[in-house]
Amino acid sequence: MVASGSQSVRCLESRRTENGHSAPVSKYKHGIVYAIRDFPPGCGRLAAPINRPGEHPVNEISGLQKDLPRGNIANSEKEIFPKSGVKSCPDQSSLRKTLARKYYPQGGVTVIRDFPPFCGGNAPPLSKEERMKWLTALKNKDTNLVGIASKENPLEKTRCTDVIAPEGSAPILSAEDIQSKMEEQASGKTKKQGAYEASSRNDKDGMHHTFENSIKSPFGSSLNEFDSESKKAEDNDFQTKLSDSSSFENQLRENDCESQEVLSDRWFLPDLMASTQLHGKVAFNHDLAGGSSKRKRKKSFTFLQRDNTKKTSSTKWAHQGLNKVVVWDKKDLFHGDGQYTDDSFGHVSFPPCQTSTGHHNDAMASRNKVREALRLFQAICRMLLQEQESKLKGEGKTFRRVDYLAARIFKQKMEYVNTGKQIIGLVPGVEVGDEFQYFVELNIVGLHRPSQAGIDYVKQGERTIATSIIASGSYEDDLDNSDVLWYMGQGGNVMQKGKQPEDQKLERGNLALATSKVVKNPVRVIHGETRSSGLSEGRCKAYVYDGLYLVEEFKQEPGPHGKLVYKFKLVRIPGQPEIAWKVVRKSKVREGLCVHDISNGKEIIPICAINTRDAEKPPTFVYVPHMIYPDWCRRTPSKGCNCINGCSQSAKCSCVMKNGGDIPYNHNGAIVVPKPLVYECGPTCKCPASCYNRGWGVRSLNSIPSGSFICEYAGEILEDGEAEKRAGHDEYLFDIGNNYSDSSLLDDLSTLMHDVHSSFHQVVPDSGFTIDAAQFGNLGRFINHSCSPNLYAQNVLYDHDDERIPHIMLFAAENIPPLQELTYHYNYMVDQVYDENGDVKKKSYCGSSKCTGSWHKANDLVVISAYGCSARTSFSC
DNA sequence: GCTTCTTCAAGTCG
DNA sequence: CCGACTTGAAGAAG
Repeated sequence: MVASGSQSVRCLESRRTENGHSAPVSKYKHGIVYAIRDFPPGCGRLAAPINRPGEHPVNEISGLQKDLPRGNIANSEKEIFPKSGVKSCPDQSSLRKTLARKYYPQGGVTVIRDFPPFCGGNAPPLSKEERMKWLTALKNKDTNLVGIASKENPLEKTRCTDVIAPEGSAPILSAEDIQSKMEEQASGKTKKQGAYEASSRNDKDGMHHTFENSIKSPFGSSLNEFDSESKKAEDNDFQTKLSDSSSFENQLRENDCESQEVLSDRWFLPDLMASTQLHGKVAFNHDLAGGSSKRKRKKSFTFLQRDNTKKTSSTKWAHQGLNKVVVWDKKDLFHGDGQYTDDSFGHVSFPPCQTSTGHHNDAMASRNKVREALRLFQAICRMLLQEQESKLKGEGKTFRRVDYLAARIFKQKMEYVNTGKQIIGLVPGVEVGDEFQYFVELNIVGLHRPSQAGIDYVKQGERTIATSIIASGSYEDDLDNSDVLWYMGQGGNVMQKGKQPEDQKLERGNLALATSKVVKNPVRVIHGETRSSGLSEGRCKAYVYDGLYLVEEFKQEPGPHGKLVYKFKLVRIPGQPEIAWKVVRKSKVREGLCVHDISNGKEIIPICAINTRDAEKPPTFVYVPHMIYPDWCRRTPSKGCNCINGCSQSAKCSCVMKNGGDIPYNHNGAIVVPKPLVYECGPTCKCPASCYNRGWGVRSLNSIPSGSFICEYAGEILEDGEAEKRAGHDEYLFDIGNNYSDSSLLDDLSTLMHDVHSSFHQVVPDSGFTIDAAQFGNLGRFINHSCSPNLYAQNVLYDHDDERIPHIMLFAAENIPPLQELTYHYNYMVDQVYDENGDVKKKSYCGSSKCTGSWHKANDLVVISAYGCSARTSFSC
């Protein structure tokens, strides 16, 4: 998914671009901002053209662009950046295609106020009636189950009830068959042994069997009666009889009622009502009213109470964006007598709301643990990738799996999250919509253990139930419906093309899923999504956690190769937040469009503004995609490198040496680790535009991978003295200097990686300069603060060498799902923030457990979707 | 406890 | 871009 690679390079060459930049994100005075970027195929961080000084100013581009049909964006770029002697970029066409295909009808960047419909805070909470209606509808499909559960004594049932096939239905599995299957799991006997006996009885006794029979007849007693041929035949017969859920489920349930020790471990169930906040990372503190900072902080804001929101305990949680974790054990799910009642059924989805701070803190701690683990893992991956890019590729060696390598390092020296026995249901710290770059990340956070297999399961008492599945479309899963998933079972050599396909068997994951249908335990669903990045290099796949589902039914039918496959119908438990890419996919029309392009054509692709809340438009400011330097500012001219054939990690490149011997970016354009200052190649360098040490923006409609460049924080450069004067009136000041970075991440990296750089902990002295984006700014001015940010500010030099006034570039600190608010740490402490009277602003918290008490403003929501903005533009000062 | 098998990975290469 | 091929790891099964 990370855009880059050779095609990107060619694309870059053809455009003669220097430093591309993506998605500026702007800041509204009264809002939180969202920015989403796209990765045009083949362009990655190279997505947008750059104008060299003296070449094509951005405004020219924009002006030209403005008059062109949206679909001709790529063409326009070609015209703008003719390059003799360079073959035309093969990705121009793909870029055009992608733009046409993936972008919204408006064809550009969008600013949205409030959550998209049915998303995040707008996810419709279900009333109790609605919930019960849904559950009842689900339950009514299992009439046998309901009868057993609510009307009859399960113990009695297991002893005296014969299984009678419904009239006209396929032969159903005998009680012995099911019991055998279950006991096989528990006893370790071979599957076939159990099956043989069960089949044998089934054949002899027809459709009527008693559970008592199976108990009285232990396994293996009659095995010798069968020769291998009959065993084989009967095994097939057994499989056939397990081919649908109507038989399997009823039988399994009936026979299992004698002991409800199904789930001896804890189930983690989400407070689904509380999960309406999309991703719920930043809690909104209702106590925080608006107000402006006097110095060192941007933007005042006004809290607008959500309409019609009654502050029940659960909705309060929802507003705080917290996925409360409720721990249930079996006694909560089953009544004392083991009966599986309507009540307990309801509890699965709606545990009582508890708003104790203990739970809150636990949840936040878990969340931070997961995020920290993933960030660290991803940073290790990027460092390993950088290592391989510099060493192995040059020698023609093949790449090793950085994910495995990183996981090994990670596992040896750190602990995985949520280790121990498999968790059923909600995994602490993992939220719906979370994205993962590598399969092993699912293992690291305890979401899904297998390294390749799509179904994860755990033994619970005498049987095995499914805990999670990966639906990545490798099999013919039906992913169209957002709430219903038909998932194909495993096995049958469907994936192994070299082998002869055969019928799938009801074993392993398939059996676990079938059992989960009866047990009705929540099953986590993770979507493996292949992104059409059009790249020859770089990953274009991501895994998205979609939440909890219930297995509703399953069937066996011919698969694509003609052999029988199992198909499981999973239904999403309602009340969970919708994952963003589904919202994006569903959105056809953007309601509330109020500004077509807040950049006024100064970005390659327009940034439109949407406000679904009220009539307010974005505040007036002059959009500038680049920095504005005052007249007195004479920046040190950049001393470019002389790497005609491209820069490498060698002492020959002056730019690389300034970075401590490393190119700070991977070939896919992701920044490897935060640095005090990044020195990029710039206009005065002799290296080609394909040099990896040039900063180019990446964009994604779907998600932003960790390490991606987001945008520059552009504005006017001020001396601190001038900034002081403006403070109080100005909420868009950014102090240049030592930016906030996650020191714990760097500490952990130092511990884990051998060749850590001492520069990790270098401190950039206070430069004495400030960027003011109040009057002149770009999209970066819209990004809000969080104490648990998903972006970080990185000092970058590329067009001059004056270390006092580096560019402030924002990078993704973690995988960011679509529509998730982008935030970074403003790095202003509480005692630096003043109210209008000049008093130190009251200490407040953003809801993050890491909150340092800096001023947080967040309530009124604005979303900016920047589907491609300007590249990093050089400037003429 | 060891080996083998299975598995909706992830990379290169043609 | 697709599919074949290779390398690969974890857990279940044997």
